[in-house]
Amino acid sequence: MKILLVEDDPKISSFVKIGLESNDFKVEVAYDSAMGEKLAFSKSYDVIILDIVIPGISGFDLCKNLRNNSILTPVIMLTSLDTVEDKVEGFDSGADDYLIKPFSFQELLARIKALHRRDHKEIVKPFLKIADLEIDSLGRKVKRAGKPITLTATEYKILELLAENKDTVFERIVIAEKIWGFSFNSGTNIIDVHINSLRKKIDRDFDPKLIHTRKGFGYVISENE
Amino acid sequence: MKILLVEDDPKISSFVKIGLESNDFKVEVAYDSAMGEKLAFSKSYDVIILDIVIPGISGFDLCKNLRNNSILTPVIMLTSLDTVEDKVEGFDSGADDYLIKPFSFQELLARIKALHRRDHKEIVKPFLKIADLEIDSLGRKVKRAGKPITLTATEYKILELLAENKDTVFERIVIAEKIWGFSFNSGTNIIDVHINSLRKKIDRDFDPKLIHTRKGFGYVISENE
DNA sequence: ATAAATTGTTATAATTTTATAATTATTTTT
DNA sequence: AAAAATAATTATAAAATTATAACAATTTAT
Repeated sequence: MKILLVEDDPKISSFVKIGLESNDFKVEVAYDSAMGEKLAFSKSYDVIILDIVIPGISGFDLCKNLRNNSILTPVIMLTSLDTVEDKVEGFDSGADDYLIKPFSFQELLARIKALHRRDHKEIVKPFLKIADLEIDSLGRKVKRAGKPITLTATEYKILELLAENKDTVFERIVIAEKIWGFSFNSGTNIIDVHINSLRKKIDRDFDPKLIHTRKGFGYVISENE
Repeated sequence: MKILLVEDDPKISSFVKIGLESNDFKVEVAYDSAMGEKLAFSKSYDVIILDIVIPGISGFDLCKNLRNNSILTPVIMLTSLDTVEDKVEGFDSGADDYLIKPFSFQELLARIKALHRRDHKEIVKPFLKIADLEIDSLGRKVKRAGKPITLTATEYKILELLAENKDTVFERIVIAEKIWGFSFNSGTNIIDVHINSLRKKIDRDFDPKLIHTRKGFGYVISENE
């Protein structure tokens, strides 16, 4: 298990590093936020341990940056900031756990393991549900309001793509790439046509409408608006 | 979000229940381990909050039973047992978090949310926020003061460009390059016109004004001045 | 081999968005 | 204070985007 420790106090960092290594973890230490960010972006870790008060931007901001860039590695904040406000800010910035100095090494170890355990639990998501639309992605079956709906292969693929990423707008070119694998703007309106037939099947006779056009951008699936 | 709270002390359970419910959670309370187990096995919850010392088998054992029966719902232990050994035992029995009484409700709430977030592998959505203006760049949606605002594609693109670089002045020619891809000064006032319609939508009915003209230079988005 | 279903193309009408140009307002310079 | 420069606003014509239908081509099933 690989750990990134971002901590400027050498006493603490060596204490943690030695302790973790004797438990068969690999540990890399960054002494400021710049280095921590660089490592977190360039390598992959199982858990990141993050001090908040470090040279450079704060651990809060570093964590936010990671999350905004889709780096979802579990983060434990390890800090002497002990107010409830600090804790809440830590979680709000995307941390998964928050441990106050001084801390027991055994507790840190237990929390790292717990986080890692949950992170590696395969989440089986065989069913997608959006409002009363149900997609069984194993059986490739679709229901709306309990009624089975028959989709063609292309219709299904488009629906699944949009449904797996509900509330995310997909440009036509992106849909084309994902479904047909072409990455050029070919001037066809085939996506519009398939969306049209999808709508006839899953939206026309039901409410709320789920497929929405974002003029100038593309299409989204969303239960809102 | 549905919570199961296993707690025999009525003061604590009602305090937590009321608090969570006022945050739009659904809460069910079990007063002993038998009832807690029955509920956990028969229904599906997003998070389980578990006292350790309860009538019947201990919270440790209850948690182990759940895990052994493939019930992987995130569990927070909430207890007055505060030794490191207890904490380690809690994590070893399969808990995801461990909070000691007395606790701050805000911290409990933050920890529940963090657990749930990780359980659903949900990213903190990349939201741009400037004062009370929110930009959902995946959903291509914009709100100001909580109210949804409909923008055209061009308006949106300009807004996103400025918002991603708030406090940075953009010359018209730069905006034109980024949005339309032309790099010559074409004597058009099209940017002024789009800025004008943007302002009508996101600034006219709100304060503070966010789009500012830097005469002779261009436009900025900033919450100040 | 034939029929049926699916997929892709083209055409078109309705709608929305955009660019231009003209006018008014504001700021800066002389 | 007047003139010049810059920016804001509005109206309108042009362009684009989109929904839908009709049809041809292709694939799949019978």
